[in-house]
Amino acid sequence: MRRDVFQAIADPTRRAIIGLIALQAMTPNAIAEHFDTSRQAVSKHLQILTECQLVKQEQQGREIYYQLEVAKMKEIDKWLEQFRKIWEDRFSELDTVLSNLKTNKP
Amino acid sequence: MRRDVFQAIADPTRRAIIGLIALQAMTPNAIAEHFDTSRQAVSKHLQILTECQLVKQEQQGREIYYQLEVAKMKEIDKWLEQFRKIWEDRFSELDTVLSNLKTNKP
DNA sequence: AAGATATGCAACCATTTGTTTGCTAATATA
DNA sequence: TATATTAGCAAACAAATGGTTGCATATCTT
Repeated sequence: MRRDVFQAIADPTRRAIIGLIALQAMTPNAIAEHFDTSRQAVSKHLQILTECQLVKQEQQGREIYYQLEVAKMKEIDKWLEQFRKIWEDRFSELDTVLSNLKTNKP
Repeated sequence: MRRDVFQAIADPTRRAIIGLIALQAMTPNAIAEHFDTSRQAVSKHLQILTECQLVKQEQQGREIYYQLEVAKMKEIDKWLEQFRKIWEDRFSELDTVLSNLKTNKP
């Protein structure tokens, strides 16, 4: 079963969960209360996030606190890196050059 | 139908296509030759990429050249921004502080 | 004009996804 | 100890996804 970081952040609910627990660890119940989904649904999302190591658990009594493994988010950043080179600095100039060429053509 | 940038980059083939046409516009056929999928499959991916404006077309005779709309990739970068604040600089220190507190507790 | 090529579109199908429901295990509280 | 709470797990299911096949359209080449 395909399960990587990109697949993990594809779901909007999952992105919301990520944003939620980024700064503060939370239990599945607490997370579920922030959305209009069931605890089980959140639990499954957490399971997926765990599988691709975007989240780490910490048992505390009968409660399990989930916290974001922020470092893993770097993988996305790393992939984005190659395009950042394009859109930053030189690209905007190149783009205007190209569109100038285009508009001056007819 | 849910269709955003995050959903678009979830598929590995789609990410490969994005990487392929990032620097040079290509036709569906040319793209398909780089993978072991059919032209129609690639075409569907391009359709999805077009829907979320990650890709722009340019007809040239009977050929259609697809090029990456690099600017759109910034959306991902923008979302990542909030976490970058966490993982950069201060976080690593905060993390060690927290785990120190934890291990010294019992 | 006729055939080849490039592409899009629609229908169909197997697989995956997200969710709910029901159950069990473990921990806390009375 | 008995009951309530927290949470994982499995089964079931509708919806979405990725792919294939077949066909229509437009453009190029001869």
